[in-house]
Amino acid sequence: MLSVDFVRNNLETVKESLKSRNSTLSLESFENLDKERRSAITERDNLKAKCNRLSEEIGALMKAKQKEIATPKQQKVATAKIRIKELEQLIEETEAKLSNILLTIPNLPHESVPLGANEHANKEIHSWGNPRQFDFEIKDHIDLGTNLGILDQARAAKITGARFSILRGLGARLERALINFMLDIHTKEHGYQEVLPPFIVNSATLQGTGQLPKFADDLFKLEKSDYWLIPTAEVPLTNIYRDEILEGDIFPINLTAYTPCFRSEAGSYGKDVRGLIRQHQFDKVELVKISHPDKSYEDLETLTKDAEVILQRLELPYRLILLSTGDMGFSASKTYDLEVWLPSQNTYREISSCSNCHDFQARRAQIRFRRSSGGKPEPVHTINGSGLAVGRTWLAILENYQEADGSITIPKALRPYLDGLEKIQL
RNA sequence: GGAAAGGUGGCUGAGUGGUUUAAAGCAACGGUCUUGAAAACCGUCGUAGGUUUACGCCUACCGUGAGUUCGAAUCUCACCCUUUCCGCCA
Repeated sequence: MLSVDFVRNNLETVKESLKSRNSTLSLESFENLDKERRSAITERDNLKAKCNRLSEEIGALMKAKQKEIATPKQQKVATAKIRIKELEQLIEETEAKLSNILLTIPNLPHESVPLGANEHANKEIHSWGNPRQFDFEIKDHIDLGTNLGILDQARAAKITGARFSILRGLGARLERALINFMLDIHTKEHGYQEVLPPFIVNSATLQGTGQLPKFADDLFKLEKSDYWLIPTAEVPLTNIYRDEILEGDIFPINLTAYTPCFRSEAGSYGKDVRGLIRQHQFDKVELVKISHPDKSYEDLETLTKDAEVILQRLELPYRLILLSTGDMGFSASKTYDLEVWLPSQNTYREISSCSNCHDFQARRAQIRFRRSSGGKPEPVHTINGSGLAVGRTWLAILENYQEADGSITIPKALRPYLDGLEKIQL
């Protein structure tokens, strides 16, 4: 969320930003609402001050047993209170409208972000590894997994529905190995604290990270409660410090968590319907940094490298993309995507998205710190990234490491997590 | 799910309708003193909004939301959370 002050004083900048992000939101009403709200507050506060003084006088008169002098003053208060009630209603209405506008304005892009309408304006920063040349007819991960008996989509559709899957035997084991592998590297080598957060959160939490109020359709909500399934561990991790003022020299705070993620994928019908690319439930190891504002763009670089290390250790070819203004998520000021090579699609596909949200989430979630002791609290910066999407890593391994006989070679780095297993085969 | 107790500033903790402008202590910060430090003493010491060129002034906030009253931390109602006990349960 941008601050009211900022929008008021930088209306043109914000309008430009909205345009660059393909937002149709209009700020026409903002100025008037803002003025209306402030004049109503001033009038109300003055009336309240008057009432407070009168009440004090009435109290003194009552004590002195001079009730007859107090009565007209009581009436004055009563009159003022009618107007106060009107004003409060007006304030409530204008504030609701204003906050609705503020909550739906996307974050301002950082100056290093390329301007562009869509993904075609994205910029490749570098690539790593070379896609393997196959001398046989390759299969995609669905055929590979199904044939090996480690992936069962038909039965998952039966027990739940479309976009769910069952991993069995070494398939399930591989998923678990990947989770442990990623968490071990991030905790032991990159200095993140491992966290196991709730997989269900309330709506204040989702508003803090920006999923609500705008993107309720992308989420699963539990009936008869204010509870929602998390779409990513970014949500509980970033909100750990919601409504807190952090003290001391503690930045950056590095957190990592494995969680399942639940997304309704509304509006993506017909996209990636086959396979594990787009599921309603998937596993992810998430990285979050709570950063000092002066260091957050450096921290984004570090976090992105931390995610890249996983792909490098697994020897999966990938490229690093800097997203353009038109392709970035709502809360981000700058985003790198990591895209892994998928032989069956003959292209790179997103496997991690690393964003600096600047003070956007911190302001919504009221996560603050003091630059100096006694100083005024100001918002921290928050950074998050996948390290990595486990399901997509799983399928990338199947496709990149497949052999002519349909077996899968296990990447060397992962073998210690599978009791030294070298191959998944029939 | 049932019963009971509780929720007050960074922390501890007083406060049952009217100088409470939320006491006091701790912690923190500034100063005096000191060669330096500690102690002692003095001062500062919450958040948000509004207003002002500025010093400042005003308003709100004692778990959340409504209500009673001229006036609410204090009284009423609903809800949330914490702790303990009971029930159920992995």
